[in-house]
Amino acid sequence: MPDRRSRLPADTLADRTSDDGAADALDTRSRLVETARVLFLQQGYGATGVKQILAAAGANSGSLYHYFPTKEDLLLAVLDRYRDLLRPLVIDPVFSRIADPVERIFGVLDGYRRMLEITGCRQGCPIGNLALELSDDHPAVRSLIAANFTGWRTAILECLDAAADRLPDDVDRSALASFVLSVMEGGVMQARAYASPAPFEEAVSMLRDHFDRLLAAAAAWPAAPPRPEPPARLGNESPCPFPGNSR
Amino acid sequence: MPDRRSRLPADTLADRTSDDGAADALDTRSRLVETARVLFLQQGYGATGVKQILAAAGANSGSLYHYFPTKEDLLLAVLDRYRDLLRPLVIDPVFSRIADPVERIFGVLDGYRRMLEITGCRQGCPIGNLALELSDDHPAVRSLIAANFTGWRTAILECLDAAADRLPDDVDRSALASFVLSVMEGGVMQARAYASPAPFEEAVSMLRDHFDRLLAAAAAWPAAPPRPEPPARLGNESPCPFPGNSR
DNA sequence: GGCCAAGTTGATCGTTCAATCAAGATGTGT
DNA sequence: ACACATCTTGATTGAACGATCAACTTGGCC
Repeated sequence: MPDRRSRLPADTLADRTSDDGAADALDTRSRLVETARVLFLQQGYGATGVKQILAAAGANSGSLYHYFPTKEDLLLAVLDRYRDLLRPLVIDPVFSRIADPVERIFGVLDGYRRMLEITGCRQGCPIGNLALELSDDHPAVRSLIAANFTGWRTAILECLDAAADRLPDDVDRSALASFVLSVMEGGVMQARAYASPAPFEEAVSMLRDHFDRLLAAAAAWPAAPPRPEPPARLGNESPCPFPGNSR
Repeated sequence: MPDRRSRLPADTLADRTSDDGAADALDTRSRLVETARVLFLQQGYGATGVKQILAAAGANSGSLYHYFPTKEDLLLAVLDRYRDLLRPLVIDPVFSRIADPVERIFGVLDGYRRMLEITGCRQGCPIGNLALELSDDHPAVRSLIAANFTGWRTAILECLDAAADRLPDDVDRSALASFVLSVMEGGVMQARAYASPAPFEEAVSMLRDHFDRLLAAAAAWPAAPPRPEPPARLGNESPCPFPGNSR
């Protein structure tokens, strides 16, 4: 079992010639992974047939089974790709636009709000979907899903640590990161169920209220640390992460 | 007493001789709904075949299609049943054990924590699972999923309204209910991904902190309303809702 | 006792699924 | 120019799927 996946002749995005959409003009393996990623996102893992992936990727079944022993290995490659894409596609654009660590968190959340807006609440968090669909199936899958969540947690925790001096001393920042992630995932879930972004926005608004109280408590209490004026809430809007065809 | 179903060439599952299972000795329709409910919960809707439902329920395919025109109508019946079960099975036991409205909310959350504990984090919120699996498929399904969430929201909102005088005046209680539900669903999702209840417990702990701050703010501010001493956090533990076979 | 509607049965339809295979195309090193 | 490993092709496999149907059994009512 050779550990392929060291391929990648050119960088993954901004391809040359860019003749059409995006996922063409890649080597077959990348095309399969990218196509499977989008289809898994839109329809789920179980509901997506290998046949459909092959048709959409313009490949044949033998090619798929040349690169991946089984459909599940293709899923593992997709999850690898999500982990690789998190920073450059989701986190970095927000961080480069917003400097304040707390606002960075809400900038990321706003990215998900925009995704709900754009997709009409028909597309959720790719990791969350897969987590609920197959987190208790095979261990390798569950482990990679957890690794993806850890990527999110780490990014949020970075912000919290950077804002540590503006937060109460006794706040558990790691637990707070779990909290933020829970609100995000639970909000997206409700938005999809109601086909409306309102529940997500309400949940994020309550999270904002919580952070306001945390910051105020830290500022009001013992020796008030230097409290910079809170910057403008959101300079402009966040990009939509994980596009995957507007359907 | 004709021993109907005297057939049984090979046993499909532990059979009558002990009708303890509670899902036996029901009319066929109820047995089908209950069996489908459990299987959908354990495996998801798409991954559960009609054949498997029939085998587990001890029914035949014709019976199913006598009661339900299609598999999706069976799902609708399952969702109806979840809505009917929410109060008597999940809410009422907590409410009868806990009087304080805020503690009632955390009592319900503790019920989900216990479910994670008992199932080894292998079983999530049934509504949440279905929401992410098929909220953008057929409208009738999505609508019933939303109705189920509304049942949860309403129960939580009742508690918040009952505690309205202990909360800040300007708090949006409806949004706060969405917030609580988001934390619950997102926490369960992470717990399943990590195969550990820790993320759920962390998120709930942060939610508790938020409520502490809300209550303190209301108590400290203008004309302090009578603030009863907060009762003991949890008298005893909440039951596990939606059991569905410990697997 | 006789009747009919309600309920149940199991065989079977056409389709789709993941996976396999032998054989052909491609390209790289020498 | 040659050889050989890598990669791609598309038909094919057997099993499982959702769904349908006509035939059969049961129970309540006159």
